Amino acid sequence: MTAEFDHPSREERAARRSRDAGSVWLQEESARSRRTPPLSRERIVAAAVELLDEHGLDGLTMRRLAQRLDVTSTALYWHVRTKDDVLDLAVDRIFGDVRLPDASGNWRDDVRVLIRGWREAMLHHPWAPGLIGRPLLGPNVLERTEFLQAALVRGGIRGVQLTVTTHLLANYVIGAALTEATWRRTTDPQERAEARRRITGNRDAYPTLNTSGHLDGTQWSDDDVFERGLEVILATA
Amino acid sequence: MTAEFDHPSREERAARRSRDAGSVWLQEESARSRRTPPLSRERIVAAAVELLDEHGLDGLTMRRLAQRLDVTSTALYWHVRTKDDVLDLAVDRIFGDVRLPDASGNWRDDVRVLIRGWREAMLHHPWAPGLIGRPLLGPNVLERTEFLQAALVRGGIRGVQLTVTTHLLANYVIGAALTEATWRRTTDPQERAEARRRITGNRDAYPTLNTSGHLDGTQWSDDDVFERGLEVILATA
DNA sequence: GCAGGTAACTTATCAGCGTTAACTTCATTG
DNA sequence: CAATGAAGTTAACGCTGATAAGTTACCTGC
Repeated sequence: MTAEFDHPSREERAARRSRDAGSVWLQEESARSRRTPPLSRERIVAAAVELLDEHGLDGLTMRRLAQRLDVTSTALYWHVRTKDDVLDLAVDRIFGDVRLPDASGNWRDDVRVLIRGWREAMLHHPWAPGLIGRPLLGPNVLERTEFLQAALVRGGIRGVQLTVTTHLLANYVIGAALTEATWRRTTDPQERAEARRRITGNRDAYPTLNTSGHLDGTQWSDDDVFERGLEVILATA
Repeated sequence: MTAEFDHPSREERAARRSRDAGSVWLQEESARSRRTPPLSRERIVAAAVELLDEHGLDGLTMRRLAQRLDVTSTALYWHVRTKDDVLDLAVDRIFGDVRLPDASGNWRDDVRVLIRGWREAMLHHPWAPGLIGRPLLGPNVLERTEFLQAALVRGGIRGVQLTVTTHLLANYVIGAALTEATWRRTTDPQERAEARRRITGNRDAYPTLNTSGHLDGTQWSDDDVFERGLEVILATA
């Protein structure tokens, strides 16, 4: 996971086009390569995200990925060291979609916007939270973490309190997205029903769970609950 | 590591089969069942946890698991439907180690003890947090969730606030354990150094991260930071 | 204008994976 | 004592991630 050598993506294809097209044969041959753009880390990651969105975590295999890019699976290994690298890149990729607001006057609002975006990005790609059990060190993640801490500093938070609040916010949103995405991914109604029955069928063992309304999601939306939790953290900060 | 894979102990089984009988005490049948206890869900899960502790998530395969139990891999499928089932059972298993305190007079203390135990269980088995991206519905998990909510109710928390606080506490501890276990699992010093360099080598891009002391874990221990975060939640509850 | 080098692929192949199907063994029971 | 069914085994299937070696196509230096 060390040296991150970007294979120098060359503009040789553009050069090829501008090259004098004397021979028809050569033109036809290069036409094939022109039709499909050259493989690149970016294209691989983009295709990986697509595949993950469509078929979930298990749906991503190097062969399927290659097939989608009209290439052999082994070709991928020229641009990427392992499949794990693809996953790491895919995770960082989706965090790139989290918009960084311009620092407003209200630092709390900045934090809210960021954390919400963070959560939404994960829920929009439900496979992502499950992949957070690997180091998050991509540029997009780091940039957003920097933004978060900067906003807190703007709010006058320093020292231990800064570390604690960052920790609290980041871990809360990660945990929340993880549990929520897990539940959302469970689409099979029979499985969902069985899950409920596990609790409701045991009224004696779980009296509080059964009366708290923790179960039926009709009472308060996930969004509301998350938002209120966020406010709890921001209130004491 | 792979050395223990070699001999399926065929002689042993052949010996067991030979029934030259004679004395009742030496009767083969009972000797066999006595020597190797029969396979069971419990034994499988226990062995799975061992394997996971020793070799991590990738180290658990059905074949290795079977080998440890002195059995063919396909035999496992008599007791268990899929490997995923084994993982689910393993996760719930380790949560069984979380001690449920007797309800003290101080409900906050009860919550503290539970949440700490929760976190410790996951950190003691660093593969566990990564598996939380699957439904948590085992009896041990449910029992502890019930305990948590009951303690909150004892504290006079009701309605939305109850859902919000449960949500907050559970997701915080999950997220915290996940990120912490991830970092702990990264034992390779070179990889850790590289991770640091990603930030310190980019002082301009990450000014706050570089000055906040968020990096060098020498300032405040993970335990301290977690504990303070927990107090923030409990303070407003 | 071509010789050689090298970036970017393909072909061939590997060991290992989860899982199914069909056969065997063996204690229990009618 | 035959039959049954639980608890295994052997064999095999289609995948998987990954490596090594062979093959183009293009760029550069002469």
